Amino acid sequence: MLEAKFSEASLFKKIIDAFKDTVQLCNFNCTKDGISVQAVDDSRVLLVSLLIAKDAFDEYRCDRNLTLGIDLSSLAKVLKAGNSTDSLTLVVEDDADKILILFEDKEKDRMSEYFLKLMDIESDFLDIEDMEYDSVVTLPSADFQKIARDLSQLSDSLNVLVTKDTVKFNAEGDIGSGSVVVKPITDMDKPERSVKVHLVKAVNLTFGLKYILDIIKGAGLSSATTIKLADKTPALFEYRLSDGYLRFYLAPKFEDEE
Amino acid sequence: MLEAKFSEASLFKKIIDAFKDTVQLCNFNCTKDGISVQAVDDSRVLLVSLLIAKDAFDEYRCDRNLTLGIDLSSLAKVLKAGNSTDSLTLVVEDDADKILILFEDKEKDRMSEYFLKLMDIESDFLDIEDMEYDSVVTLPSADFQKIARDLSQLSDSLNVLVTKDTVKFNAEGDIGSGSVVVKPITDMDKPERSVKVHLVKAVNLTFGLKYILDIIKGAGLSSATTIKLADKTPALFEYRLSDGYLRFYLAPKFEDEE
DNA sequence: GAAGAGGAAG
DNA sequence: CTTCCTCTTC
Repeated sequence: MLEAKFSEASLFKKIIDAFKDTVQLCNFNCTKDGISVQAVDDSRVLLVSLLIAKDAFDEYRCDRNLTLGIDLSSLAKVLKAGNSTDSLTLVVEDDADKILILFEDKEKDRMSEYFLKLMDIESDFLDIEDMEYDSVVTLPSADFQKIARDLSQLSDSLNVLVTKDTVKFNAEGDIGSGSVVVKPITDMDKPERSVKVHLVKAVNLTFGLKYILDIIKGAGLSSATTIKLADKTPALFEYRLSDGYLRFYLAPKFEDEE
Repeated sequence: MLEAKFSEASLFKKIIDAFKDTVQLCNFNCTKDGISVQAVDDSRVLLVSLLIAKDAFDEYRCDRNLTLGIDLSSLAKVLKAGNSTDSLTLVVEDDADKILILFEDKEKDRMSEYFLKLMDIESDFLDIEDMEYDSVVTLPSADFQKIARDLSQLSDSLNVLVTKDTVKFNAEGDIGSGSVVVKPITDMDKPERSVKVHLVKAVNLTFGLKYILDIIKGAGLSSATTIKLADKTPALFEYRLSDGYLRFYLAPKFEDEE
């Protein structure tokens, strides 16, 4: 059986909210090491990869590997029911066709139980290989979120140009164009405000802002967003969790469709 | 060329937000003395007159007169992108068909550039003559804003009655009626809370609250609103800037349409 | 702490 | 498109 307890329901809620608009059905793979998800959006352009390692849980037990097919919109509805400070426990009995989601408040004087039906969901095996990227940018999640939202007012494509010590986000549209230049800074007092640019080779890529707007929904998960880029390769957008991550892989637009 | 720098982007943002719901397209007239706008709303009932004198800018240079046709909703989108403490510089090269809006943050480690297309906008010459008014009321902008909002719940007309030492705002509607009486006070400690009534002749005028609700969007520009009234004459609502003003001229309703 | 603006959801 | 909720600002 699986028994996985979050000390705060809000963490799991934020994680699910961060990608429930990207995929609606997906398999949660539970092993002794933790819970992971790999899924692609309908257009097969955006890939989500989630890992919640077992140390992220208050208590974690998984006797044997389980694949839990879950409808994320149903799950999100259930998670809305929990108070953010409640603890949340996921329980799946062996061979069960349902998952128990249990909220308990800290004083233990209130508790709520929800059962969700599990589904058989087909999913191709997604081969995500670790690779070397040409440049890696880390910036405050709130900043990246604002940049993407601002530029989405002008265009449906976002161009990202990383050169030595500079990241330039650019959008060209009918009413005009806009670009935001971000330079590395190290803020000792507020490390979460720091911007880092690690560059092996300059890159110049364009992405659909439609997908970027989905990706930035994860901004609440981590103070920093890391973007790893390489030419003609899906970019990796990562939110680090205390023990795990939420990653989005987004294929760039090709030049002739920009 | 034009080069006009605001030390704080928030000032220009507030100015544009204050009248972008009144007119959508308008010409910005740039001369060596500053930037001005005159425009009327679609119904030709409400007239806006803006002056930003050159001293309002941190730096100002305008070699020759320019008329910049701008879509205010596009401009507002761009201005949303700037952080309020960023500096904002407007740049238009001679014979350019676009305006550059440049935001720089105080630490100079972030900068964003937006280009907006300029448009050819027809506009009649608006002859606004200085005139003598029967009464002039000055009151805190936040107060006038609240009075108008509150009374707009009851009616779509606002009656303003100015008599010796009293201003009465009144609204009559189906669900009931309301009136707010304001008397002059001089608050030495907080001069911005003072109310002044200068009266040559009593006036009793009625305005469409629809327009008043647009006018009070300028409340953030100045702590005080000045209202100048005369019988059967467009009223003048003025927000003074440190070097300039935003004025609205609103024709009163005639008795048979009240 | 309250109110307005902006984003998200139905 | 409208309403609800959240976040930020005063």
